[in-house]
Amino acid sequence: MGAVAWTPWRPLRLAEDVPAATLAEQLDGGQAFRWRRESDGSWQGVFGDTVAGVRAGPAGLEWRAPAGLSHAEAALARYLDAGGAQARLSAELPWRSDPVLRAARDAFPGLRILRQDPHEALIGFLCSSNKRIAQIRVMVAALAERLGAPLAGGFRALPGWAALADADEAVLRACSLGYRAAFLRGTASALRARPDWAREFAGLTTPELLEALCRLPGVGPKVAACVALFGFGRLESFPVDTWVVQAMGSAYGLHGWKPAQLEQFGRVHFGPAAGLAQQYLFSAARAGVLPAAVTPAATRPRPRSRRRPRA
DNA sequence: GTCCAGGATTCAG
DNA sequence: CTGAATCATGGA
Repeated sequence: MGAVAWTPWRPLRLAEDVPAATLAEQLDGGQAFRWRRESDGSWQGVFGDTVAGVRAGPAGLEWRAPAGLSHAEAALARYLDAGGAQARLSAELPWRSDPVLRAARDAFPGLRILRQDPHEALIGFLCSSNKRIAQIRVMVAALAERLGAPLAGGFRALPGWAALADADEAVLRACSLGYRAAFLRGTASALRARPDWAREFAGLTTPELLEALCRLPGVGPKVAACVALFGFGRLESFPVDTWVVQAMGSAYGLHGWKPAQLEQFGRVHFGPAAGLAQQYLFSAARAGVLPAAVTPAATRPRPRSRRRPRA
């Protein structure tokens, strides 16, 4: 894909400034898996059926697209929350009273939850279990390259459920999916007959959505929380992965807490934008800039109250 | 060689 | 219900 005719770089107006380090974390920090940094420091990637380039210029964020893609600017504006809805939610997080969240938020100012397509988020996080971000990118790129429909500039979209369900075993194996290939096929088989699945799921409450997602093969609590957060814009969803377990243990002193307990703690402590808080903590933990707990190991999970079955 | 990765599933107790 | 074993693959 060497000869792509790009539009000139143009300013991308967002509600708040996004430093280059935050842009990199946002595009390559484990939310989406289809962005690549070019040798000149700019980013190019695919989301939905949109191909675009983004960079942090001296005068702010800039974008470009393959010539002729007229919808790219609007798609980018939505993808990056140009309207600023998350800026207000971020301001309302309890960072004033929570030094850990404050440090994480200061480390990546302007970090936002990407507003991804549900299909893209589900494929990405079906590949994510027990894998590192760099390797998830390889898997998703291979799926697009081998099974996706061509887009502008030699890029490819992600394959639909039918293409995934019908894919040769050898093709999937060549994508380095490992045992996740069965997850992908199973979910593809379940959803290929429901072309409107994303809109149906979007009509559910968040608890219902998480439950519906967990019924899909290869989707457990953590993957469901990620798909709800990144694919369905449920900002209150609080995914708990190994990094968050580590961060909540070391920075909040919540040693020994199980993921489900940490998830509830996160939702209660951080509120309606808990998922955004989670992303700050996740990024800060990976960057190694989270402060340690003031009282290490002081807190133990209280025993879960036994829930009585109701008639 | 060992350990771990933005976990889920299956099975034993 | 909870906890442990198992699952492919690649990089450190």
